[in-house]
Formats: sequence, C-alpha cells, structure tokens
Amino acid sequence: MQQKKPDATKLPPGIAIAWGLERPSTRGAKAELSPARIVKAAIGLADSEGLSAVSMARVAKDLGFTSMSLYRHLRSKEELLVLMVDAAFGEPDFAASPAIESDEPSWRTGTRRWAKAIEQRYRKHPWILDYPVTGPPASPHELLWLEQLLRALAPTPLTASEKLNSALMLANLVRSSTRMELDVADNDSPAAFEAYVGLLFKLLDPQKHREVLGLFSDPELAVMEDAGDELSFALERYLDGMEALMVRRKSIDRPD
Amino acid sequence: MQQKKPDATKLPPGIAIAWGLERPSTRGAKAELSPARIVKAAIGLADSEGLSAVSMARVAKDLGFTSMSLYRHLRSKEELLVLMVDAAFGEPDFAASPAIESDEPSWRTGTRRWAKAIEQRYRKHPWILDYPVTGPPASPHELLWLEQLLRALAPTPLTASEKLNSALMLANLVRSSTRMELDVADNDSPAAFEAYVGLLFKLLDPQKHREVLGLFSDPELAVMEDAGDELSFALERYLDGMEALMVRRKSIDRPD
DNA sequence: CATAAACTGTTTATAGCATAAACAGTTCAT
DNA sequence: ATGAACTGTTTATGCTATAAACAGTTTATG
Repeated sequence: MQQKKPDATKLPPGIAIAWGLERPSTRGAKAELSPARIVKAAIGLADSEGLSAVSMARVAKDLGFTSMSLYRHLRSKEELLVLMVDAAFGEPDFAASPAIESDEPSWRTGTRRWAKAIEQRYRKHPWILDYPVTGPPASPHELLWLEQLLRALAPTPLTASEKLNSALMLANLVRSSTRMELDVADNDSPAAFEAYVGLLFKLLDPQKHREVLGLFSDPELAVMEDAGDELSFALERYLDGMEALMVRRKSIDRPD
Repeated sequence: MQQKKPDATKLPPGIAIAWGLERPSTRGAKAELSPARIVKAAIGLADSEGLSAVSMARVAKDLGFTSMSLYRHLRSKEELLVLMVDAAFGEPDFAASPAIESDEPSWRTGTRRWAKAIEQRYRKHPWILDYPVTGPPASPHELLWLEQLLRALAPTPLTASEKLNSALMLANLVRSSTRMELDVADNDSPAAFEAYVGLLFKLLDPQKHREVLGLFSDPELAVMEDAGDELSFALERYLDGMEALMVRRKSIDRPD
C-alpha cells in the first residue's frame, strides 16, 4: 500500500499492519473501511461458518462493499488470515499466579494454566486450527502468548534453547491435542466412533494389525474416548518429561 | 463410481480404493488410467513442485489426459489427496529390533526408531505435512504405522487408552517437530534467522516481552538453532514423561 | 484559490480452480 | 446383434484471488 516506511514492505504479510506500522496517510477520501473492521467481519464469518467460508468476496459482501475494496487495506488474503489469527488469539488473560501454594513447582502450575488458557482460545475460534502454522510466531499476540509461557518457564534451570524448544513444543502439543479433541467431537461421538471401529474390524487383517484391533476391542477405550482428556494426558506426560530433565541436571552438573 | 459394494459409497473418501475394494468392472473399454497411476503422477508433482501445484488439471496434463478423465477413477480431489498421503507413507520399513542390548527399555528404543523412520517419510515427501490431519487414521499404510508404534508400546504397562493417546501424541509430536525443522530450513538459516531476531528487537517492548528478548539475546541459541534437533529433544522429553508414568505405576519393563 | 497528489471504492477483466452434464467410442454379457 | 457398462472428451458453470483502469474525494501545495 504505502511504502513510507521503507522496511514495511519487506515484512511478512500482515505483520506491518498488526504492529500498527504504516498509515502516514493524510490526503484523500476518508476511509470507511479499515483493516480492523475487515478482520472483525472475517472473524465473525469464520466463527459462524468456518474458515472455508471466508473469501474476499464474502467478507466484502457482509460489510456491504465490493471485493476489491478490501485490497485498499490489505495486500492479500494471506494478510487477512494472519491478522485474523492474531486477533483471535488476543491478549493472554489467564490470571497471573496468585501466589497460591501447592506441592508442585510453580513452572508446572503456570505452564498448565497457560495451556488451558490457550486451549480456550482454540475452542472459541476453532478455525485457528485450520490455518497452518508457517514459522516462528511474529505477530503481536502470538508473541505475547509466547512471552507468558516463557515467564512460566523462567524459574526453570533449562538452557535458552531448551526453553524455546519446550515452549514451541508445548504450543504444538496443545494445538494438536485440541485439534484431535475437536475433530472427534465434530463427528457425533457414539455413532461415528462405532462406525470407525466397525470399519477397522472389517478391513484390518487380524495378524498384521493385531495391536490396533486389540486396542479397539478393549472395553476401557470407549469410556475414555468420551472423556476427551487427550490434552491433559499429553500435557502431564510432557511436563513430567521436562521435570525429569531438570532433576537429572540438578543432580549431575552441580557446579554450573 | 460403481456402487456394486453398497457400503463402499459410505466410506470416507479414498478409503474404499485404498483398501482395494470396488472394481467389479468387466464390460466397457479397457482403462488406460487407474487410481494408482494418477496417484503416482500426483506424488511426483507434489515432490517436485509442492502440494499447491497439484490440481486435477495439472495432474491430468502431466499424464496426457484431460482433467475430467481423472473423475472416472476418483470421486474427488479429496480422494486423490487421501490416496497420495497413504501411498507416500508407504510400508513401515524400519528394521524390527534385532534384539540388540542396551541399558534402556525396549519400548523406548522401538518408539524412537519408529519416530525416526516416520520422520524420514516426512522429509522424503514434505507435502504430507501440508495436508491437514482430519481424524483418526483410516488408510492402510497409516494404520500399519500405527500398528508398528503400538507394537513398540506393547511391553508397556499402560492401559489401552493410555497407549492410544501416547501413540497419537507421538505421531503428532514427530509431525509438528519435523514441520518446524523443515519450515526453518526453508528460510535459509543464517540470513532469515537474523532477520527474524532483528524484527523482534525492533518491534517488541523490552518490558512486555522481556523473556522473548532475553531468550533471543542468548548467544547459545544461534548455535543450537542450526542443529535442528527439535525432534530429538521433544521426543526424549515425551518418552521420559511416559517412563515416569510407568515407574509411578510401579511396573517393571523387562528388556525384551 | 486552484491544482495536483494521494487516497478510497467501483467496475471490468483474467486466469485458475473443482466439477457437473452430455456425448462418442469401446468392450463384453446377453 | 444388441444393449449395458465402461472410458475418456467436450463444454459449461460458478467459484476463487487479484490486476488494471476509472471516478470521486480530500488535502497539501503552487
């Protein structure tokens, strides 16, 4: 759009707008539209009809404008999507640990709280999960969420790259667990699960797939499947794994 | 296409073909095309130009046919994608544990080997990672990979749903780690990483983002970032977490 | 104050996409 | 031999993102 800030053009799509760069404009007709208004409309649409319903034409129509009008405010649809995701994450809102006591280390409580909080954002805007992650977080709200997670990990004896790796993996873990839970919830649990298992038993070779079949024969499964606690399970496993690393480190390299 | 098998139509897209159902055909012109041939061409295209280059028209053109000819063999593009992914996974090929001795439990060795093997498939056909996971595995090769992973977990004292959850999370973990590594590798490491960090320092507020900035100031990071060992790190953490659960349960996994 | 630059929104147009429908040719069961 | 069943093509439809040209509006500058 404008290239008054010469570096704004080289930024990844959406990032310049997301950070409030651009806009030295003064001349010209007053704008009725704005990135914020477009993004809001697009989010409303995605919330109610899914990400696949979001097309430039449809968003513009919902706003009462033509498709091309959006391009006066956004360089591309990609840019719109980036801004939508950033806005949908929003400010991290989980209460900062009110110094409550428990028998577990504070990094664990904090991390768990972070995970549950961001899970809620995914559940509020499930279409975020339909937008593929492209690289490291670069938008303001994503970086704020990362910041909060890193603060939870701060009291930890992990190295910088271990912290970063752990944080990114925790984010991935919440993302994929929530996606799995929502996918399963989409297909009406009882009937669809029966159908799936029935399919397996019809198609699988009892020899080549003995473990799969054994698993799905287990009566315990159906019960747990409804619980939808994949996130908690995976999270606690991963936290245990991090804790094991910390313990091992504390006992082995004392001096450092 | 044909509904001689009345249930074949109600199967998810691609599944019927993938399992070799359908095809009672005898009359009519001999087919030059086949699902297998189409899928092979599409995979070649995706390997060389990425999944976004795969359109019905382009695949048909590469084969020397018209777009619509493909629809005589596949119900939809979705079906093509399902078959592509299944074929790209292929048969699990990692050598079955040659009873080698080590100080760690066999489930751990087996799981790690499984993870590295499937990582190689992702690296061979990175576009698999661009196809979103929709639900539980239902195609033959995906189920074979799941079977192998469950066999590695078999000697474990985990319950059925714990095994299933662990397996699915391990699959997710390898998937997202590999995706991260490939994403980073795509953007030529040295320059792009510098640019990213530079961007952060330009945009972030030192107060609101102190942990993020602190992390990226750490000289240790740049070194590790090249190593590209996100998968190993996350994997070992998760395996440690699983082991902690088993130990807590006070069960012993004897070396196989 | 007039003019030109800069801006916003619209119209029109293009190239790509998946896929429906109708048709022509081929092969086999009857 | 005849017709059903099959394969591949042609033609057409309604989406998609977005480029280009144009008209109107505002404001900074001559």
